[in-house]
Amino acid sequence: MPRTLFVTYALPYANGPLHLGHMTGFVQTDMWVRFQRLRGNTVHFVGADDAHGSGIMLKAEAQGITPEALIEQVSVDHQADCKDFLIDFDIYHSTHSPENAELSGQIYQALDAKGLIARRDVEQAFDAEKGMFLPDRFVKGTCPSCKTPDQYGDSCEACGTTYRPTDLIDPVSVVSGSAPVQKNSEHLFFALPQLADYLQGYIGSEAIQASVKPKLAEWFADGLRDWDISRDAPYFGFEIPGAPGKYFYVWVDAPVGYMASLKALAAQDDAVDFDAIWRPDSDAEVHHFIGKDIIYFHALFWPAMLHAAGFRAPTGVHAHGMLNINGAKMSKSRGTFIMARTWLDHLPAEPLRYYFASRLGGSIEDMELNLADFAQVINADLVGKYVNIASRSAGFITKRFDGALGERVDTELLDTVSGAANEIAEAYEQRNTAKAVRLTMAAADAVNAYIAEQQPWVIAKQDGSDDDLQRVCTTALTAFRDLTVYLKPILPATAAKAEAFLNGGPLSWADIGKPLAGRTIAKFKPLMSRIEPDTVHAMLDAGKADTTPKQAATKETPVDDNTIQIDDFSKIDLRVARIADAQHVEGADKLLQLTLDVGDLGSKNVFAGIKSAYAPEDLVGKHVVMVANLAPRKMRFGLSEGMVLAAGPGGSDLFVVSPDDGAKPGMKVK
RNA sequence: GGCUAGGUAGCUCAGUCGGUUAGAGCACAGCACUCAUAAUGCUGGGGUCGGCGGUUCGAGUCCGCCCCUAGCUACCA
Repeated sequence: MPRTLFVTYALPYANGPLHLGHMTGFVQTDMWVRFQRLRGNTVHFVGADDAHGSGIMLKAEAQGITPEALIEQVSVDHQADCKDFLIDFDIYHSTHSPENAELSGQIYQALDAKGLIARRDVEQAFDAEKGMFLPDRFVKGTCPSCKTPDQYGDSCEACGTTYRPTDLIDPVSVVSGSAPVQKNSEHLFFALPQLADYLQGYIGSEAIQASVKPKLAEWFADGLRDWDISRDAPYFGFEIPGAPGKYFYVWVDAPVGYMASLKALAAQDDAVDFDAIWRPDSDAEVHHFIGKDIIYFHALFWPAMLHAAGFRAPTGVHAHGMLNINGAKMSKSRGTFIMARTWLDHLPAEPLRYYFASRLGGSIEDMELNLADFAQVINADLVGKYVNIASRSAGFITKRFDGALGERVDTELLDTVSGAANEIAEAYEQRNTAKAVRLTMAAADAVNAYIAEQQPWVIAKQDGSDDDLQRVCTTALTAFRDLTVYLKPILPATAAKAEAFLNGGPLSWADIGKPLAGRTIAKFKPLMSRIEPDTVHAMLDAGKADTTPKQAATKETPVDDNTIQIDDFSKIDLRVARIADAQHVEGADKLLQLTLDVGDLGSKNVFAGIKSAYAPEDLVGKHVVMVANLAPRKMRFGLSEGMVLAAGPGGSDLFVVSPDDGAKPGMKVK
């Protein structure tokens, strides 16, 4: 009996382009969806942008456009990226939609009616100049504990201390640059603890992966807390019904966006029955694929909201791990932050889909994308093994039999290949595509070994052995057909080419093991190209160029000598500075305090260890070279905001570096 | 700091309920083949299963401690 499944992948935030990390999840979800469809199940697969929140509001403002204009453009880009990665959505929607406003309000009112909404004051950082409350991440300042400058308002990256935004030394709103104040405001809360019993059952159920249950149990044991679901205006989102000036926190309407997108789909497709899928006793399935970083929202808040509001909970929440590239986290500074579009500009989507498939085991472990390994595996598995089976068999059939396949086949080999179907299907069902790929390639190996053993090229030279030649090649191509079905969820475009070659229409799982007798195949054309290492390198280089030129070199840069790349050098912001003032420092043996005029960058206070070589009065008016972007350092006598370059071994042999005449304060040295 | 998940061959990963000599693919070496996109087949080298201790007739697997990596968390989740 065919199943009905509603499948989603986490909605990407509409403040920027998709990167390869997003694509792991999109591809994993898409492969599962395509597998289910191949099996004859009905699948509604929706995507949407997560389009609300402070991040988007402020990003739009920074660009001088409206949030609506920003999310519109981002949506276009996201959809193009997904389309080119062969993600087969039924609809790509947005959380900024009428359906979502309605459903979010409806769910909220249901919770409120059940007494699950609490109201109380929250004290929060407030930007008085801008007239808005600030999320912690929008306040920066110096850590009150270890004095590291330029830290976010929630915790210090250097020492790990947590604090309130206004605890920072010299806190600054990144929105206006003004100093934030603490201010009270009433917030609305979802009373999660009241659903503790329900959630305990839910996180123990089949819906949750075994490896995330301990984590959830731990969160659960720590005690559930009320969840703050409101934000004050100005906020780009939905105003909360009955609460003027209060808006839904973006994480409220984001998951509701799954439902809203389905509703939008139902409006344009009569076959989609929204209510049948979401009623509490529904026998349809709801599956959310997500990254492991957002498990909390999907495994606790979301099921609780749904249950309390009278809807069914998700059948499964499937989390995947994060993507590492060449042994490191995806990182802008390492040049391993690769946008989906950068990949597509250089390489096809399918090889990456296959690589992801071969590494995704359905667990929350992180995944390695090793680009050298990538090219080798694709060339070996797909071109050398899979495609090669058709390539080496088709010629004989075309030349000697005018494309006609024969009646006779070697059933032993075909039974081996088709016999793997159930195990492969189970692997797909469990989202263990790595296993599905392993089993498929083992079958491909068997086919290649069969061809080597049968030696059709020898048979072809023997008179009167046409039947045998046709038998061997028909057997190989029948096996190729089965392999194509196995790979179809991963390689839809290649499968389509193979279907054209096999000349029998679209393949489904039910075709596995069927004879091809009497079929006339088309002339074989290469189904896939090999991946050249140069192309991969070009893609990586382009990825580095996408990030700012100030970023560091890659991990591959030799570290056993002190050669640096141009990128490393360009990180250092060297400037010409005029010494506006120089003073002895009370109590310091080696330091002079310099006040530097750095032109556009203003005035900088720098402590320099040059007292042994220079008298302050000789320095004033001199032009020197300074490192302008050196992290400020708290020293015993004050904050030093840079470093003046000097040569020499020390003592009286110390020579400050000066530019030639004509250089002006603030000029960049490069 | 607490917690969770990991650590198996050069690389990426399997390894079921504790059971014989720990596996695969890629990479590497040799041989064979020449149908195939320099593809394929066969053979081979390569491991202190992070470390130490314990339970057991027997530990990659179970227990304890430690080291390393990643993630979550540390009074707005």
